[in-house]
Amino acid sequence: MKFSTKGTYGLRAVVELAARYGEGPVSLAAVATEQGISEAYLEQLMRSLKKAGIVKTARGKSGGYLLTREPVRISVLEVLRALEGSTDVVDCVGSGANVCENACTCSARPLFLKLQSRINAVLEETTIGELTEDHIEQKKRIEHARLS
Amino acid sequence: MKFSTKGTYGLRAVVELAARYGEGPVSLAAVATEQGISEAYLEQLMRSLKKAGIVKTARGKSGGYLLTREPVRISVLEVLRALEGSTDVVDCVGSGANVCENACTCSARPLFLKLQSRINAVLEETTIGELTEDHIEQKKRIEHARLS
DNA sequence: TAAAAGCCGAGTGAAACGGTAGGGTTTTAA
DNA sequence: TTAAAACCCTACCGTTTCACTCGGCTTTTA
Repeated sequence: MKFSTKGTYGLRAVVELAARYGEGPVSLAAVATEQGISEAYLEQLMRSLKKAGIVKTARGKSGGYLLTREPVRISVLEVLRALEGSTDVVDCVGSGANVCENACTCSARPLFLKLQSRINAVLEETTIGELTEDHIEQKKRIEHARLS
Repeated sequence: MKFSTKGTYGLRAVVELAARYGEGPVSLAAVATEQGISEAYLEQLMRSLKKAGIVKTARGKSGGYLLTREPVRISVLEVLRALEGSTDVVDCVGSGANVCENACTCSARPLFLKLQSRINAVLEETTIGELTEDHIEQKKRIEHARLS
């Protein structure tokens, strides 16, 4: 019941891009350094994000990664799904397939259904834009505290 | 971000015991058969549940497992924690230790904190008693439908 | 035209998952 | 009193996932 580092790293990387939204492509190296993630590993995550239509790329010299949309129009759910495959706590709560044959008599399923809907609500209503604003504020506060 | 089968199996096993609460010890074999779980594997789960003070045992012939408390006084959170170790979505939201050194500047942490509190709320407020009642009702409905 | 960037597939050591095997010890019913 | 039913415990094991790394390729632009 843990998110893998893919989710956390990827989320942080997307926020990093969001913080520079509108300023042109950001290189992998820049994001990796800023977030303290291995470049080679981050590249894999970026590939997933690209496939999911969350980031796009500019190739060649002075190229890099960009968000495909405004940060407020990207939900956290979307990012996590791209990286983790799914955010379902058990397979049988997903829509459509994978519902096991005993679903209707499984005593734990009602709990999981309720839990999943609560989780999805939070992940869906939170946007990258929000996360980014909060993060910038937080950084400012720390800077202020350091100087005084 | 999945629960392992330990969580699901264990929850179902505890509900099974809850359904027979007050009727004396239930053998491992009975629970395993009813829930379609391997006996050897279920035993391991039962050990964890015993260590956590959720079930107790009666040894020897005609022995078996029993809940230590009324089903309504056992929360789902307690059961899942016993089996999965922790229900935290990332280590850094736990109380006390394991908060990574970059916690205060991590852009994803506020999200995880919020998510975790919602998850804990559901798992804490749901009891084995509730799950058991719902399950018994559900079984009755199916039986009725089958007969008509 | 060379250097900087992204693109891509394969490999790898460690850990967790989902069990199985095979031996205990304790209790009780016949 | 003794055999069988039940729980107790440790060890192992094949598979999958995790968290990376490596090395070579293509594209672009200063």
